[in-house]
Amino acid sequence: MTASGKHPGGIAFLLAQLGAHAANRFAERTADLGLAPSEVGLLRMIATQPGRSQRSLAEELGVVASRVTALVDPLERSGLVERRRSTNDRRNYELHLTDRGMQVLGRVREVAMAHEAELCEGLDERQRDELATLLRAVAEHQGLTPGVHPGYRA
Amino acid sequence: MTASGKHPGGIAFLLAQLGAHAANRFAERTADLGLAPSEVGLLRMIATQPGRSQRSLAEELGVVASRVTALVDPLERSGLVERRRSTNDRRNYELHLTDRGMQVLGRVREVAMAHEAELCEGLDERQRDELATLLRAVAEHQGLTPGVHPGYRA
DNA sequence: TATTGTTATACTCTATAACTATA
DNA sequence: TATAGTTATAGAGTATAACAATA
Repeated sequence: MTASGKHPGGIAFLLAQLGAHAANRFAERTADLGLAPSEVGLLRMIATQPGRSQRSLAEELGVVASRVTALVDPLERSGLVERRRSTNDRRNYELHLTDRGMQVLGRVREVAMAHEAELCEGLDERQRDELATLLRAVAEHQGLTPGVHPGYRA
Repeated sequence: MTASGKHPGGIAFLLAQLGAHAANRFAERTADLGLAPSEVGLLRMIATQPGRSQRSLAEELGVVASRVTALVDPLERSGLVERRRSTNDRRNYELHLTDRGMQVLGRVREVAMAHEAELCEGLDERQRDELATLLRAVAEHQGLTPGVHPGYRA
């Protein structure tokens, strides 16, 4: 995407600007691990709820089933995720992280902490608490689900 | 894009989440005016500095020249922007908003104000000042140029 | 020879639709 | 007949490269 609009100087613009910056920097960091941001998200979702089906991921992501196929394929090829046919209902898969997948996710967590630290560098402890509190208040008022990044969809 | 990673609960995640939300809501609003966010950005840049060349836009946006061609084409077709051959150097165009382009930009400004108001609904006056101050501090420390949205590039 | 802009082409991301296997 | 997942195909968005006009 190119320059978005939004009123410069206002809170809406600052949020969009900083949000894009944060997303870009995080993507750069995970690229060093060979992962796109969407792949990191998928690894996290599978780790949180091992055995979940592709269909359930599609629903949570608000994405079509074929998209999940395309998302899981490279993760399986690179040996981070395993597809196991469900024995109860052999139509669907149970998705699991491999040992290597869990290792990589550990490194993602380190990267995320470094990312957080970098982004907050300019603020002291008190200001960070203040900022987090205000951001959480806005997110809640806007009806955003904690921990769920909406992505950028029209 | 689908779910990005980032540590849930942290400031980096909240910024990415709220930034995506702000960008999505703004895009919805400008879509009612028939404009994509990138087109709004272009209109703003041309209004700020009438007569500027496509090349200069490409540089400021960090985008190749052919992309600007594709961006300006529909705005010219819909009669919001005018390409005038420069008389000094007939290789380049001077871009201007038409009267209708300026009208539409006026409506964009109304939309931006409504957007700002909606996003800040959950905060009182003091909290808004506080939040804006903190966000500006982070933006400055991160080396972001005021008023320039980086977009989402790898 | 260098620069502004356009056109042709290709690559990525994503959705829709048709399909297979299972229920 | 309905559901989980895959494959084939098409459309958007963006970049690269070759090109035309002008300097």
